[in-house]
Amino acid sequence: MPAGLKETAPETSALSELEVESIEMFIGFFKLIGLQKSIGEIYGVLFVSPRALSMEEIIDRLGISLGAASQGLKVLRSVGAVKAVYVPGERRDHFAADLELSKFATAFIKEDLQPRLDRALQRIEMMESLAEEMSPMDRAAAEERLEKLKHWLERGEKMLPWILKFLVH
Amino acid sequence: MPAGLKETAPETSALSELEVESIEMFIGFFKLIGLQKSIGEIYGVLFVSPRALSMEEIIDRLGISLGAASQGLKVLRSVGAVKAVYVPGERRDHFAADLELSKFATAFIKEDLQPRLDRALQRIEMMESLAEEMSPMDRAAAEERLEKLKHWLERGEKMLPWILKFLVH
DNA sequence: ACTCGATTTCATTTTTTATTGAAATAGATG
DNA sequence: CATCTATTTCAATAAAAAATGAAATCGAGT
Repeated sequence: MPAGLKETAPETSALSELEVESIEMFIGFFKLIGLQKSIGEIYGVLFVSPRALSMEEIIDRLGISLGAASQGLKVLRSVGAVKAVYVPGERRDHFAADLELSKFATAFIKEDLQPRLDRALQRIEMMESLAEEMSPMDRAAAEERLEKLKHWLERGEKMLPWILKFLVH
Repeated sequence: MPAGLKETAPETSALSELEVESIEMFIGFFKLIGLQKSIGEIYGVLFVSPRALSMEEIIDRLGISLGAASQGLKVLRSVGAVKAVYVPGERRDHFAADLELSKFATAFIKEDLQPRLDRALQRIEMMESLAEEMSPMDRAAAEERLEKLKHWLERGEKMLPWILKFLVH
């Protein structure tokens, strides 16, 4: 190997600064809602790409594996963050970022947050009945806590539709 | 070992059903905001405990390590979810769940969400200047996307104080 | 209906994150 | 101020999560 040249992953073409910024930003956002780095990377390149990219191009740009690309795109399509676009004369699928960013915030709220609150409220009912077995004093204390938590969760539930409306505009 | 008795971790006293429900629920919530299982466990027992518990009691109940207990309590205190209470005649610290649940939602919003949005908005400025190097058509496309994202993030920023107010009551 | 490239799946491997526990530190008590 | 217990720290280890890539599947073109 010629001196002064650092070894790089063989098939990975260099990312532009713009791409790097975009990728870093989306890795962060996606992590926040529980999606992995590779998914953020994919959305990041697509977001700043002037045209739709094939899976092979995505793999090449990011240096990720076939499997990660396939699975990542599947998730991104399932939450409406990426769409497959038809490119005339091309056999492969091509993928483009959907700019309606609110879509996947919405998906997150509806598919993660909302059900979680519902389950928690059910669980509290269960806990309230379990608390009946306790000594009167302990029971009163437990019930106070459960009430507070319940109240707070109900507050959250009421807020969600409002947030959704706000996001969708 | 007598037949029919399953081996259990030696120092771990059995958790009540109530405790198990509470722990499971809080593990879920805390994972959501990026805190680990052991932290959810600790808050879970404290939440349904009629009295403050020493670190040793927590370790014993949950069967977690000294280190996890110490670190977990540190985090919980730092976000205001747990407070140390003085128990007369006891040398050890004792810990109780703070019932103002909104406190740590607030901490999460202020310390995680808000800074993240701020950083993203800065990053977009950077990206806008990087986009100036592109060909006119690509540049126009990139700017449209960046504008949309920016708009959406600003919307989020405006919403946060409102959510905070709503949570605090 | 066969071929061949594209895509998906999933068992294995790698990487990342969380937990452990021994050693260091702190701090109360006689 | 010496001793002892409680607590913290942090390097090592274990557990969990994500990425890899070979094999299976799909599906368009002939």
